[in-house]
Amino acid sequence: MANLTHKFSALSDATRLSVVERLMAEGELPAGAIVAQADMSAPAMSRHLKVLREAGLIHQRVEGTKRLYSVRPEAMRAIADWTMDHKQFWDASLDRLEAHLALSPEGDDT
Amino acid sequence: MANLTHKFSALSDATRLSVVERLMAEGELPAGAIVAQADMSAPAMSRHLKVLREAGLIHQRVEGTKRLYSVRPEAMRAIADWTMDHKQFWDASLDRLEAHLALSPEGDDT
DNA sequence: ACGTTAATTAGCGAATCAGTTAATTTTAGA
DNA sequence: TCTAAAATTAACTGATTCGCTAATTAACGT
Repeated sequence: MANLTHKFSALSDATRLSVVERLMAEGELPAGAIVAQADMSAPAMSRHLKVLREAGLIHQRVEGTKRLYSVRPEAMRAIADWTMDHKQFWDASLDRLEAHLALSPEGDDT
Repeated sequence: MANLTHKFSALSDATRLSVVERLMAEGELPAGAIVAQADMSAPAMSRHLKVLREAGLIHQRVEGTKRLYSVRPEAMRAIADWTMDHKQFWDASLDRLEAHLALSPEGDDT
C-alpha cells in the first residue's frame, strides 16, 4: 500500500491535505470538481491527485470521461494505527507534562 | 507549534521518522547517540534534527557541550487528534468495505 | 467522422532538499 | 591558556518538487 513516509509525504502539502479532507467530508468527487475549488491549473491538480494515488491515499474510479476520486479508508487507518502504536508514549508523557506544569508554570519552547 | 503539513513533511523522510520512533522508544538521547546509529555524517543528521525541531516534533535540551533530544508529546497528540477527527469516516468506511468484500471478494487497486 | 469535454502527460524553469567536506562555535579539562 | 570533544553552520552539488503552458488521449453526442 506504499509505506508511512510515503503517505506523510503526500499529506505534507497544503493543497493535497485539503483535497483529502474535502473528499472525506463530501465523499467521491470528479477531478473537475476538485480543480474547480482550487486556485490552480488542472494539470497541477492532476499531479497532486497522482501523488495521493501513488501514496495509496485515494482511489480513482473511471466513469466515461470522468475520473472519480475518493479517500481509501485503509490508508487513513494506517496512519491512525501508527499514532495508536505510540499512544502510550504521548499519552503518558502529556499526563506527566500536565502534572509538571501544574506545579511549575514555565512555558518551555524549542 | 507549526502546522500539520509541516509535521507530515518532517515525518516524510525515513531517517527522521526512525529518529522520532527511536526517541519515543528510548527517551531523551544526545545528538551523538543518534548519529552513531545512522549511516550518515553528523552534519546531515544535525539538519534532520533541525527539521524535526522546527516542525515542533522534538525538543532540544542543552547540557554542557551536548544537545539532548526528546519527542514532544503535544506534537504527536496533534497528529493523533487529526486522525481521530476523521475516525468516523475511515472507521465507517472500513466496515462497509469489509461487508462488501465478504460478499464479493475481488481485490481492487489504484 | 468531427468537434467538444474531461483529464492526463510532456517539457520547462525556479525553488527546495538531502547529502558531502570544510570551517566555526561552545564547553570542558589538563 | 591551549587542546579536544560535541555539535552546528557554511558552501557546494545532484535530485526532486511544484507551478505553468502546450500537446495528447479517451469518450460522448451529433
